[in-house]
Amino acid sequence: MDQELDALDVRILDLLQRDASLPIAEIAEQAASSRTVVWRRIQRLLDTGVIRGRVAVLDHRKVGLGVMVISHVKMARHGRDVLPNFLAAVKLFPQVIECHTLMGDVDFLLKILVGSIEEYEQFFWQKLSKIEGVQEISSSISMSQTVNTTRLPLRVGRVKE
Amino acid sequence: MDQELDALDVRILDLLQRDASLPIAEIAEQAASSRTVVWRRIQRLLDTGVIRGRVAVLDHRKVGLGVMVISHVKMARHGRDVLPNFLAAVKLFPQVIECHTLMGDVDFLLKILVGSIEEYEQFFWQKLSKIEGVQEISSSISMSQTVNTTRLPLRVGRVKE
DNA sequence: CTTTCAACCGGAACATTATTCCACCATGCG
DNA sequence: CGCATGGTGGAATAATGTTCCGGTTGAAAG
Repeated sequence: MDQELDALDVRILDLLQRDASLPIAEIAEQAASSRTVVWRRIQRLLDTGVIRGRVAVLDHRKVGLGVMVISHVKMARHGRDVLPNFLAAVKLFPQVIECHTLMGDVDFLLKILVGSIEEYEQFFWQKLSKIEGVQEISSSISMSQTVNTTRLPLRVGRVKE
Repeated sequence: MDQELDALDVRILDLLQRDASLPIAEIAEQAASSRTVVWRRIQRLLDTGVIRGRVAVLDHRKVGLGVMVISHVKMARHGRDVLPNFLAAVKLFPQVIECHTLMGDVDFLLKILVGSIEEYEQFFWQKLSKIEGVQEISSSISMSQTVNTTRLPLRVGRVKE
């Protein structure tokens, strides 16, 4: 399903990344195209997986999850399945919003969301640090998240895999 | 606008966080309520800012942004406006998807999305490292993002600020 | 240069969904 | 009790999404 994104695709994606509830008619207008064409493009972008979904983005403070923690995890000497094991364990914790496998001296970077420091402490001792193979965890509180967007910087002519 | 989220709110938010294109009728059914009530709840959640928006989430690989870099930035001894200055500069780079101000020995953590290593190198030398006051940047490539969700772990009874 | 074909386009018809309206019911209070 | 208040959900209406179809374009073949 190799396919380039043309200018119209990019225009549509740009708008949908900002507000997925925009009526197709309005997107069509702003992108200088017609309802039908825009509708078909969106379908194609959904089918090919370029658009992974349309979701509601919440304010984490307003739902009582005011504390964001960034944790760097270093594993003990890598036994064969210590790493996959860690990933599987982490996947089961809903507090973990993101988990990156990094190159370098840290193995994993986690983004964690909890209601309070106490709650994090609990999570840290009872869950995170108990995963097998974890050697060292260094946690930092994110004091402010100045930039936080789901909006990707698009350009025309890039390939969809 | 202090207000607790009740069980119905949480149920609705849970569904909308997964798929914001769900028809209200279906949400109502799954949440054991009526169209009208669910509609009003959603409106309220939008008005109070609990729901920040509905957006399309894209697959960054399929739009040609296959390389994700996590950068830790340390600033030189903090002059009065070096930090705000950095934040303002970073906001202007669309490649920077997230920027956290951390406590501890690193000042900022950035999540950056580019098309290739070369592109990052360019970005690094020509943009990031040129911001005033930057002392040290350590960049790691995110080899895989095992967990990546916009879905917050909700519980009943938390307060909206 | 003409013909053919396939793919795309966009207006209009139709289907689905969101939004508003309203009559009804429960509850608290004089 | 009788009356306000706020919430409920069915039904009417408005808005939006989806399909249909005839027309147009552009490329390849004759």
